[in-house]
Amino acid sequence: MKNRRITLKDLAKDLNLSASTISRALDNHPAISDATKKKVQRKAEELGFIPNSIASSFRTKKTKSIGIIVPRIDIHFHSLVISGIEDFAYKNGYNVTIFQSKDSLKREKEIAKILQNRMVDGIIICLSIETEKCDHFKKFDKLGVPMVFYDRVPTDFDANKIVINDFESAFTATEHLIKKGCKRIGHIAGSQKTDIFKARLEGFKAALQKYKLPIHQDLILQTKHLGYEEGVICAKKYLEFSELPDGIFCANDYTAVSVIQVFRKHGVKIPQDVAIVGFSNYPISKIIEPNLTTINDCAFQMGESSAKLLIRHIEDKDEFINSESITLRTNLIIRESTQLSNA
Amino acid sequence: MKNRRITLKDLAKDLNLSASTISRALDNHPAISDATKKKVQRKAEELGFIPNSIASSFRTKKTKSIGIIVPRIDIHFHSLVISGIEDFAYKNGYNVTIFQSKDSLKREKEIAKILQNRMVDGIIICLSIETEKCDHFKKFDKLGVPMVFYDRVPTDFDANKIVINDFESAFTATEHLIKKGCKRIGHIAGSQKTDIFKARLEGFKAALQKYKLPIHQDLILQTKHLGYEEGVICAKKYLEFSELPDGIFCANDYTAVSVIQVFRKHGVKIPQDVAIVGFSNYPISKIIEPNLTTINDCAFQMGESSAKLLIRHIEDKDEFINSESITLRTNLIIRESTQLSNA
DNA sequence: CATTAAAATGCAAACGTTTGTATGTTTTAT
DNA sequence: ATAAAACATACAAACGTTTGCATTTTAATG
Repeated sequence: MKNRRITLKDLAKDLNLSASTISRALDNHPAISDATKKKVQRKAEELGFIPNSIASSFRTKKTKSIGIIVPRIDIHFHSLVISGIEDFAYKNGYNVTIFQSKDSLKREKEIAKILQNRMVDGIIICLSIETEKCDHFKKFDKLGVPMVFYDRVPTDFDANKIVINDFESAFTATEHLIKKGCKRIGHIAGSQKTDIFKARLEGFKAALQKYKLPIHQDLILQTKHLGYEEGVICAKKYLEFSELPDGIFCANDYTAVSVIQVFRKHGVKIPQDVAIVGFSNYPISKIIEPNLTTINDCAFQMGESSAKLLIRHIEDKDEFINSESITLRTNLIIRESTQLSNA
Repeated sequence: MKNRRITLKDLAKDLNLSASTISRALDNHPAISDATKKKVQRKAEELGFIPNSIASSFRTKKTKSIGIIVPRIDIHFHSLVISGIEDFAYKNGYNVTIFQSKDSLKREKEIAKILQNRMVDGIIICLSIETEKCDHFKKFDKLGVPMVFYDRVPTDFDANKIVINDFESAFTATEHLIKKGCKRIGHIAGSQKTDIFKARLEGFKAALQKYKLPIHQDLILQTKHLGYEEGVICAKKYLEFSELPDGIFCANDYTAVSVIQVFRKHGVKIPQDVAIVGFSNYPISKIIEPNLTTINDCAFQMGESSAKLLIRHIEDKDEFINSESITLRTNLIIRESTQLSNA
């Protein structure tokens, strides 16, 4: 059954040409006459020749393949980023191989080891939550395998990075609340061990300062993972205050959604009593009632940009560039949780 | 900077052994003495030798890599399946390369062409919505490259498949409504061109028949893509009836959620006035209020099973097995949309 | 001690492509 | 008509592993 695959040599023998000529003809090499190219292409088509990409990679030392290491694929943010990467890569003749670190440093190190086997031309990485030092990635610099980090990026060495401006985004989100008339504003913060959540807290504070509003330390609630359940706990804490905040900037959409739900159940009107802003524009933000005002963090674009930057570094190695850092523009999506709909 | 990579030959020269001995030593071949194996392993460690997987694949014609073709990565169901595939594959020494068909038959065909280049040892596929005939995949049978289809599977040829029993799941969901006392039950159906949605409709009808309840054709609403917006339209249609249904089985969670929201806005109480069951157990089903009773379609397990089946077919080709079809068990998750919480 | 069996290692070819260089052929210019 | 230039094709080596078979070394047996 399993019929043998057609190789260059088969074509060569069939056409009474050398393998090198076939190879060049299919590659549209200028030294080959148009007549031969036509002939070769027709024959290749006829015999259903598909070049052996492994042999080609072996010879050229290029795999046209990029590796991705993400904490988990089934987190919507990452699946969007991956989608963006795949899309850009596909259009540029690359394919993508995916690994999940499962937020485990151990597994991340294992994967880094595996990827040293020449399987990929470059790597896109979002660090695991456990990762603090990136020594296990330094090898790739030595091997000349470019890397691009996104979202959770290394701080202990100079790397290509794609990030959003968390500080500015948080500032914008908070400013929006202020402009809506909020004066007593709270924040649900993510782990302060993570740079991006630290920056969001800073941006929040900076906005309050700019508009000369007090920073109520007790209205800044700390969470570990910004999970839905943690949001519920935060919301209940707010309800215990003698005076509710009139606006809350949540460091992600999950906590924002849980606050909305808990508050509503207690008869708190949103946005009239309390306005809420989230972060990330998860699908649920469009569905929850009231719809959630949030920061669109452009995950798909982040994937595209990562792939674009990586491929550029793979294809033209500019010896003078050591690393690049790109900050993407975010935007505030204003919905009902901060503004009564006029519908 | 870019230091040359260590090869088997380097190790061989260093240790005064032949490359073949090194290769076998690292492979734990029985013909090699333990002393030599130790020596070789220590040296490999010392020089940081990483085998060139491309060279190895080239020689052995095995890439230890599996390809995945999904409509889109950023759909939660698929990202879960992929996660399951990656997890199982990783544990078994395989890596996964992902392609998105974007639900375009044209792109699916392109990808199928690309994958003929020996890049992968096997392929896992969820067909694009546009795909009716699968000729573009038949080549892989000839090439001896195993395939496993999941969810949307081919009907025009005999293939390895992992599916859930949509008929039975729909039956269970509907039966649940009946047992809760519903008598006038509606259904929001997906495209009847797609087998799985046809089966869900059939299962729905079968349950009604079994319990001798009338099938109200006008309560069976047809959608194209089971989208959130379509669900809103269906909900409004229901509201125009002189008599509401007292239970609705929705062919997915999106439409179920939109029905819940529209009904609630019109003062319809859920589950007291109308009980709702969805399908797929999307994340939102746990968050929407009231929480949605739904069928857990075990997407992660579906990924694991697909990978398991595929790898088995890759590694021991049983000439007698032509194709396997596996049906996974689903389960009904009962939540507030069909049952008042006793909290 | 000689012979044989068993164990350990080496040899060499092969996988299918790419690419620098050599060779052969045609065209152009003198 | 002849040399030079331009064009088209062929040759051969290389990439780093793996693997069947040959060879050498060691151990076992009579």
